[in-house]
Order: sequence, then structure tokens, then C-alpha cells
Amino acid sequence: MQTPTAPAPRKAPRPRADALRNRERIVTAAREMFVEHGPDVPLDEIARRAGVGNATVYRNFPDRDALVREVVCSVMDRTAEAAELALAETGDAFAALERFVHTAADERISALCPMVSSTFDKHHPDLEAASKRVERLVEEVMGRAKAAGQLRPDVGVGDLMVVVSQLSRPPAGTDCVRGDRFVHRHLQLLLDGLRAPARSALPGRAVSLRELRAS
Amino acid sequence: MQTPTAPAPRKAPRPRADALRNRERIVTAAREMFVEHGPDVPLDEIARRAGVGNATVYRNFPDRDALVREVVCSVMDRTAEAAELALAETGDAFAALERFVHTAADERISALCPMVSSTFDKHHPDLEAASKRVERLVEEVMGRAKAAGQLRPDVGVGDLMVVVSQLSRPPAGTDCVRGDRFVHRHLQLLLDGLRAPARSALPGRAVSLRELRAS
DNA sequence: GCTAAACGGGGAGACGGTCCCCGGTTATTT
DNA sequence: AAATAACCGGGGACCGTCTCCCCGTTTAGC
Repeated sequence: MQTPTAPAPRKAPRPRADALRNRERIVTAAREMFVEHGPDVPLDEIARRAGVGNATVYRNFPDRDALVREVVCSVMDRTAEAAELALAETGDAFAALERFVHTAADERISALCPMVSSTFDKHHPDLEAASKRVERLVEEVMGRAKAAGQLRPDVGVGDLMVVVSQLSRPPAGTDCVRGDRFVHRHLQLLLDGLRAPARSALPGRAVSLRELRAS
Repeated sequence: MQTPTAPAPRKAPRPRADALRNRERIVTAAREMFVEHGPDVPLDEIARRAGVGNATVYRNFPDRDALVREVVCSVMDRTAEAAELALAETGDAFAALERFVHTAADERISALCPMVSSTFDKHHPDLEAASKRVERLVEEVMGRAKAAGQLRPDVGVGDLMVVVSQLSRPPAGTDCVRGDRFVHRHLQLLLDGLRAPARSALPGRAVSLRELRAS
């Protein structure tokens, strides 16, 4: 009774193609909406933006947290890919870091703000995996720039993630069609501040991703 | 029938002392709540945080916009005072700028984010007055640092206000007791990026406060 | 072409925010 | 110190909105 073509060991009726496509569209829409309107945006509006019926959202995700988690994980993956792309740049190490920062902003890294929220399970396995991967890759990007004496040594992965998130986030209450007119400008300011040699001493200590999760 | 002691020209029954105190407490509470939870936070919670009954809020402010406007104006005044304080510093011009930035963050400058919101009357006279004052003073602080060759010339008042607001704003969805542990650290990074000579060219143009208001 | 899975719109139920009412309290006046 | 008027604060009604289910219709996959 085994269908040799389908590797379905048990109860794996592979979902329909349009179902997968819709799920993807929902995650994409949710990412944008979370960035623009915060994590409390009505699910019905996410559905509308995704071009699907509201029921499709509720079918795919048992509750809001599940959707938030999926969005956060997907953004982490995108961020990780941005880091890998930057690492492929074999030339100037700081240029690689710059590329990573600007790309991460475009990939809506600020959508993982809910990660530090109180009502959010930070210990979900998917999440910890994605988190580890990002931290390792970004650490690598930053490490190279530090080793080349181009990046100040007193900043951590957490510092970078928070600052880029904050700078690329749309201002509160904005119905931001404004887009990212200023974002890359301001990111560039930050990057100039990150260059070695440091022009001043920072208060506090370099922060890691782990410290960020520990609310 | 004139009471010579009270300079009440017409219908100016000076409000009771506790009424004024309560009004002030409400504005203070609202500032914190707007910063932490955005401009849509329930008015009842603002009342709770202020330690007054909800009716007192609705009595003092005809609608939400009135309260928001008052908060924005008060924060602008605080920011202006921070700038004046910085200008009093007759020594190093860039040190004055640094002092201003850190103080503005502590004074909750990010509470004037709603100013760029769509549903907000940007042409109210009180607001324009406060706005003018802030722009003039910050322009002066930055001008001095530029003249001294310490501040890169390709940044405007708008750039500074936006960046400081964004960096000092609590991450979305945070019930932020986290406080500003990292804020001053990250502001310092920014300040290092602001120093002359510029380490890179910024995309776009220097932005003024006016451009910011023009949604 | 058949079947079962997925879709989408409409609507019931519940939750939460806004705003008013009114009995009690407190500051001010003489 | 007593009178008076303004102010306070909690409770509750109204209303908009979000959530989530139901069911007739559509569409992918065999």
C-alpha cells in the first residue's frame, strides 16, 4: 500500500500547492504588517493584505503566537542568508559588514522585535535553532571586520541587531508609505560610528544575542 | 466688583491647585505610556498610571488628540531646554552636542513620534511655535559643532531628531522595565558616526524638521 | 471528470475602549 | 471654622472591533 513516488511514511498527505503558496503570502503580509503596525495588528487585515480570506489565516495558524513565531523565524532565516551573502564577499571585511547591515534592514530585520516581547515563547526549538544560526553567522561577519582592525572591538552581535532594528523601524503611528527614505542614510551614520579606531568609549558592555533574549 | 488681588480680567477663575497638579501628572504619565505602548494606549491606563480617576483625564482633555498634542508640546519644550543647557556649555562644541543628545533621550524625545503621524494636526499654533523654537536651538547646537569642524556637515536637524528618537525608543511589544540599559551605549555609537571628518558619504540629503512634518 | 481538500465571505459572540453620571471629598473664601 | 463650589473617582452603558466558526463554492491532484 506504499506509494513509491511519495515519501510519505505516515500521515503526510502533502498539502496542496496553492495552500503552500497562500501560507507563504500570509507570512509575507504579516511581516510587513508587524513592522508597520506592531504585533497586535488585526489578523483580518493581514489576510486582506495577503489577498486571502480570513479563514485561511486561522486555518494555517492555530493562534496569533504561531504566526508571530513563523514570521520571526523566517526573518531570522532571511537575515542569516544576508550574512552568508556578506561572507561570500571575499574583499574588504568592513564592506561586507556594511552590505550585511543594509541588506538586513531591507529584509525587515525589525520584524523580530516581538522576540523580546514578554508574551512570547523564546524557547521554541525552531526559534532557538534559527537564533543560533544567525548569531554564529553575524558573529563571523563582525569577527572578520574586527580582525582586520576595521570594526571597533567593543560591540557585540546584540548591539548590532538592536541598533539596525531600531533604525530601520518605521516611526510610531506612521502609516508609513514614507518608505525607507532616510533609513539607509541613518544606517550609514551608524556604520561610520562602528569603524575602528573607536572615537570614544562606550558605556556598558558588548551585548550578545543571548543577553537580549534574557528579558 | 473687581477683586484687586486677583488679576482676573474676565472669566478666569484660576483652577484649583490640585487640578493643576493632576493635569501635570496626567501629561507625565501619558508621555511614558506613549513612549512605551504607542499613541493608541487606552486613556484609562494613562489615568491609572497617573494615579487619578479616568474621568479626570476626560475632563482635562476633550479628546485624545488634545492630550497627544499637549504631550508633544511639552516634550518639545523639554528638548528645547536640553538644547539651551547644552548651549550654556561654552567649552567644546561637540561635547555640547553629545550632552544634548543624551539629555534629549532621557527627556523622552521619542514621545514626539506621533508628530509625523497621519491623524495629527501639525498646524496647531502651539505646536508650530514649539517646533520653531526647537529647530532654532538645535540648529544652533549643531551649527557650532560644524563650525568647529567637529561635526560632519552633511546632517540636518531632522536627521538628528529622528535617529535619537528611534534609538531611544523601547523595542516594540516590550513591557520595557528593561529601561535604557543599552540606549546611551547606542547613542554614543551614533555620535561617533557624526564626528568630522566623515568616514563615508551619506545617501540622500540632510533633512530639516520641516521636511519631517511634510508627510 | 471525480473527489477531497482548500477557499472566502458573512456573521455571532466576546472583549475592550470611550465617555457620562453622581455621591463623596477637598481646596478656597469670608 | 463653616460655607460653597469646584473637583475627584469609581461604576456602568454604549459601541466599535477582533476573533473564530460555518457552509456553499472553487480548485488542485489523480
